[in-house]
Formats: sequence, C-alpha cells, structure tokens
Amino acid sequence: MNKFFDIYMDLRKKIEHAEFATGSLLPSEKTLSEHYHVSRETIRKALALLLEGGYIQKKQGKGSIVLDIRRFNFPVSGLISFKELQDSQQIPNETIVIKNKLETIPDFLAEDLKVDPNRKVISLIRLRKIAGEVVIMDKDYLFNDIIEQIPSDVAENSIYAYLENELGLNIAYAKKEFVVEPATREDHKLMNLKDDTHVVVVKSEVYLEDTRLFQYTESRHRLDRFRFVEFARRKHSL
Amino acid sequence: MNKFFDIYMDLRKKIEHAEFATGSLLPSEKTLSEHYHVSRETIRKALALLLEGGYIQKKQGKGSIVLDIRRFNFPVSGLISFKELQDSQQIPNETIVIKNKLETIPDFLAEDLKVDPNRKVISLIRLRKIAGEVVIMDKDYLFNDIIEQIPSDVAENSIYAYLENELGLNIAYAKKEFVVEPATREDHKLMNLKDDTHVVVVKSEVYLEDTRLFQYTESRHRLDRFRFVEFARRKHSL
DNA sequence: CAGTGGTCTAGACCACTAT
DNA sequence: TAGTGGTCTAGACCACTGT
Repeated sequence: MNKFFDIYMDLRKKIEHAEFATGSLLPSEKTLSEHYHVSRETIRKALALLLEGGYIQKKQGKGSIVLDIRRFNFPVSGLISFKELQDSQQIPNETIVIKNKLETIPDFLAEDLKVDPNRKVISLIRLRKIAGEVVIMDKDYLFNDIIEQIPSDVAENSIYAYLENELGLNIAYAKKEFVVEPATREDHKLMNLKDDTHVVVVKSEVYLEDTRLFQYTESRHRLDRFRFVEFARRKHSL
Repeated sequence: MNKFFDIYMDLRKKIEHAEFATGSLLPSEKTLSEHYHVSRETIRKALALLLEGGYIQKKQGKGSIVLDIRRFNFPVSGLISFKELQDSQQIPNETIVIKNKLETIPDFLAEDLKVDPNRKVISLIRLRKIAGEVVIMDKDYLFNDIIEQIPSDVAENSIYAYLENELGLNIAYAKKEFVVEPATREDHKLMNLKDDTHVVVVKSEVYLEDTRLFQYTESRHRLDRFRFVEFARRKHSL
C-alpha cells in the first residue's frame, strides 16, 4: 500500500539476506530514489524505519551504514503479545486458561487506574508453558463495556488478533512497567517456582486508537526465564 | 536550530503546562503551519516527536488528541545515563568509584562481544547510592583504543557528558538486555542486599555514531529498587 | 459535504565528508 | 570540489471523520 513501507521491507530483506553487507554503505538516497522511482523524501521515510529498527546507522556527508543485525538478535521491545512473540521466534509454547469470567474490577485496580470502581471487567488468568514448564502467569483485566467477552479458544491463542481482526478495535499504545515483587501464594501454586522468592512482573496499561484504556495486564515471570532485549537510540538534545 | 524541533519543544511545553487540555484536540496541522509560519511537513515532523514520546495520539480524519502525560510519569526508556536519569528526576544520589584501572578485557567478555582478547579496557566499578543506600553497582568496560582514560571526577559524575562534550565522541545506539541473575559474592559485599538471592542485571553494548562498540556495561540492581517504565506503540503490519 | 490527517512529489538550500 | 545526508517548502491527491 505505502511506497515507503514496501521499500523498507525490501531493503530490510536485503540486509537480512546479506545482499547489503554489514559495515558497508547503502546506495545513496538519490540512487535509491531513482532505483525505486520515488522521490527522495519517500526513501527517507523507509530509511527512518530501518534506523529505528537498528538496521542502519546514518551519517551526514557519508551515507547509511549497514549494522550487524545478528548482533541485535531478538529486540523484544514495543507492544507485542505473548502469542505473537513466541510465534515470531518459533518457540514451542502452550497456553492454559485457568480463569475467564466477568466480575467487578478489583478495588486496588480501580484506584490505580482511576476508573469507576463499579465497572465490570473480564478477568483472565492464563499460564504460559514453554518447553513443558509453566514459567509465566498472565493476569488480564479487559473492560467489559469495550469487550463483551473472550471466547475460550481466543484466550488460548491471540487476544490481540481477535480484537483487531474480529472486533475491529485498533490497539495503539501502552505504558509498561517492569518491577520485581515477592512471589505470592498464587504464584507458587500455579507456576513451577522452585525456591524462588520473587517474580518479575510486567504491568501494562493498553490503550486503543481512540485513547480508551481497554486492558490492564500483569505478566508474572519466573526469574530465571525472564529476558527483555531492546534496541535504544540516544536522543541528543533532550 | 531546527524548526521542527523548536516547534516540538513549544508544543510539548504547552501540553505539560496544560495549555492544551488532556483529551482535547490540538489545532489542525494546517492551523499550526500557519501559526508557526512553516510548511505542513515541518509541523508533521514536530508532531511525530510528540507521538513517539506519548504526548499525543493521532487519528486520521479527526485530529491529534492530547494524552494524559501524568499517566506516563517516568518513561525511563531509551539510552540515558544514570546521572542524567537521576538529575532529570531530581533524586538525591551519590556515586562511589570503587575501581578505575586499565586492564586486558576479561575472557568471557571478549568472547561474548567477539573482539580481540588482547584489547585493553578501562575497567570501572561504581556504586550508586540512593537515599543513603547502595542499591546499584555499575561495572563498565570502555575500550582503551577509543577512550584513553576516565578522570576520577568524571567517573563520579557523567561519563557520557565527558565523552560527548570533552572528547567529541557521539554516542548513537545501544543493545540493552534485562535479566535476573543469582547475586554474586561481590554483589553481597558491595551492596546492601539483605537476604536477596538475586539481582536484576541490565547489560548494555553501547556504540558510537561511526558504529564502533566503545562500552560494555553491567548495571546490577537490588531487586526491590529496580523499576523500568516504557511507553510503547503498537506497530501494525510488522 | 468540509475538514482532518496520510502520502508523495520536485525542487531548493544547507552541513558535513571525502578526495 | 563533488557527493552525501538534513531540513524545508508549496502543492497535490487520497482516506477517513464528522455533520
């Protein structure tokens, strides 16, 4: 659809397939604009995506240097669901739905999120098995006035795909907070925690395109299986 | 210098000072371009920065909605140093330099980073005190063929400011990895770990604008004081 | 329908890097 | 000095939102 996105995908593919060698320079923006028969600004939009993703580094007066993509293996940042993440990395996984019912939002949560304490939520608890072991417990709260229900086969797979493709809801952005908390009795009961005293908790508030908050999630990870990787750029001048 | 950056800063200030109310719409891009006497594309670059920072949400056909910035208190992501972070949040802090000497790169690190095992590095160990307690230990390795030495007063303050302002080196990007590891004897000796069995470790590979790797850092955090917040956008279509 | 943001263009000038 | 990326413009057309 978009020219710049297609060009981004094409260049990315060529970098991943080593058609453009690590450390070498990409063709100049002028050359690329002639090759793809588009204006230079359109090329620059494609390059901006490569830059953001850690595929290239630009230098004024010099060119666009191809980075070693293997070095940035699994940049697992951004807003992506468990199902999408596992699928993209081709890791065998299984989801067990422990709970899926309608209830009033818990008091602590209504207070934290500053929403009406009488609002109804769909409360989900799902265990994530990787290589046969339960290493993640996800506790989701979805506002019932936005999402009527989650069919159980959806809960076992991708909720995000269901919301986006079936309900036409567009997920836009999230605030994510990473902390370490003492393991609860529930953590010990549902996960194989061994002697661990703590779990890593990723708390997410997820919003739709129209800025409505529709989901709060606590993803509770066993310490030794938690890993988060991100590619970050330095923002000069604030 | 840049028009779009100045406009970004101006709009951001107005959002932070509630001159544009949360939930309301920003003036249209056309209106803004007339107000600032610039082209629409320049306005769009400014808005792209606001979008990335979680200040607004755009909607085609509608406008740019101002988000509740208080809800995204401390988006502590990106590539920022301890000193910059603490200063920006006005938290009283103190750095104690435990080690600052030239040595050959440790074997495990040369292997991980795939660099010559004979290269020399400046090896730093610094303790970070917050509210009187040592809660973070930073272990830095800076390549000596890029950085000759780190004066001790610099190690106590901002290394990044020294590199950028004194040495003229431009820090560009980093790969950051978050994991939880068992606490070492050294962790227990240097930090107030109490009964903790683990620490959160943030491993960073930091690169310059010319794509040279110049720093590897392990930032070791006490579990109960670790917190990482990020604002993430959903990237539709891969 | 008018107004909004999303994409794209062709051209200009500037700042930086090489040689 | 020639070639690169960085910024900016004025205009065009499209897709989407509201009334």
